[in-house]
Amino acid sequence: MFVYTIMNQLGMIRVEQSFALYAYCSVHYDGRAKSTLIPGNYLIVHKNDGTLRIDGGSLCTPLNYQPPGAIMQKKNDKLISTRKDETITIKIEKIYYHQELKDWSSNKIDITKTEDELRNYIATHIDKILSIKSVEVYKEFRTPVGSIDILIIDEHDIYHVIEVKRGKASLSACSQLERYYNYFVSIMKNAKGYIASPEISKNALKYTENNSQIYLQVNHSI
Amino acid sequence: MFVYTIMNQLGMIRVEQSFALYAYCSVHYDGRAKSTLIPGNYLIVHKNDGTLRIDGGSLCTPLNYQPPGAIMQKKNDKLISTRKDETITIKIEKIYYHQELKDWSSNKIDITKTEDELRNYIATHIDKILSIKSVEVYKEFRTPVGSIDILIIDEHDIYHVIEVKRGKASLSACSQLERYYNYFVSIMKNAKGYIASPEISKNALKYTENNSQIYLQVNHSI
DNA sequence: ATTTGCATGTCGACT
DNA sequence: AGTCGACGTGCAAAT
Repeated sequence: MFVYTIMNQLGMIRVEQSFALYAYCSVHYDGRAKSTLIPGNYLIVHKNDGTLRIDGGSLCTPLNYQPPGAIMQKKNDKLISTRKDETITIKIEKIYYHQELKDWSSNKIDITKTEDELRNYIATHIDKILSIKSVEVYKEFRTPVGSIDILIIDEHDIYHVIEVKRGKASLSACSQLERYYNYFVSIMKNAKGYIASPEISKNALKYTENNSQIYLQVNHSI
Repeated sequence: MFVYTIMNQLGMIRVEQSFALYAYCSVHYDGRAKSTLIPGNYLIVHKNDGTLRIDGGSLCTPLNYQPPGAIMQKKNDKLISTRKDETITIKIEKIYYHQELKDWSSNKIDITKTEDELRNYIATHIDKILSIKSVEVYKEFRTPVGSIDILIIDEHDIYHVIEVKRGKASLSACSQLERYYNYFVSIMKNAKGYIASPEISKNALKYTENNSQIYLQVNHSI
């Protein structure tokens, strides 16, 4: 049923093929955390890059998983997947079906309306959004405290720091901006901090008001 | 092949069953973002809570997905999943196999070594970690700027704010702590900020040093 | 190898 | 419904 490729001294058989397996089984995981999953009917999907997912009958997130690079081996009724210090052991009690997934495509999706696009739009049209005369415009400006989405230096040498969010901005966006802003203050620059997003949470908006940050409402569809 | 349950006026057939489908198909998504996936062999998994995943032959993350609550309908060779303003359309050109997943279990994993455990440990043993006399100890202390992992008020009315991370702490943890810390300063309290984690990034450690934050190295296995 | 931040993040908890 | 933060986050890009 499985395609076995290599067998080692301990009776462990390397499993490299991609497959989907629907089985009554239990799962143990140990690594960064440690978990157990009581016996039940689960869907096990293995990809030939090492990826492993064990899915239950609800939720989008797998119950257990292993990212690319994991090594899968089979020993008797157990599937064991190992990657660095992380191990998943699946004890299989009953197989309902097992299907090899041949010629599985590895294309990527082509996506738009990302934060990157919004950032580019803002950087390009900044003179329409802020009433300043920009002298220098940077995207992804790196500092020791992280990478600033958009940095603009104007004619008066004021550093305009813009943190862009593709969706609703929240308190963490304000903190992030604060960190960048404080960096310029610490190196004796005049600075102004902005959050630019289509929406902002109530608490975040209040935070901007209490901390001299400026909220810029912007849309993807401009 | 599919189990059809309801048919509406537009020739759309509701699909409620859980299934795994391996097919040559293309995918379009529109909603928060917008994406297309060129034709290829992909694994489509649908759960009866509405969850939909379209997986490629590599990576753990699905190429496209829909969380619980989505409604799936079939129209001719198309599967259409809708949830709020998000729609996925799968155009199926060739089915390699289709398998219904009956009696799929919805158990949850039992997990340990989470941040919650680490936080509880620290809160319980705080007198061994900080040389202070704690008068009040709070977990998940809510403020207008977010929820503080651990807050301790000592005999001198100093507010000790601890941000706990289960893994390696990074600059964002420092910003988060700064936000909580500043809140107490703004309401005229004496405060001290701590990051407690097993590890911390180099830049984050430097940040703590430059911003009067204190790093506490703690382990899960204590 | 380390660090940082995005993500259609997802998910759970709490207001 | 809105907000917040954890997550075994995964993942890519940059240093």
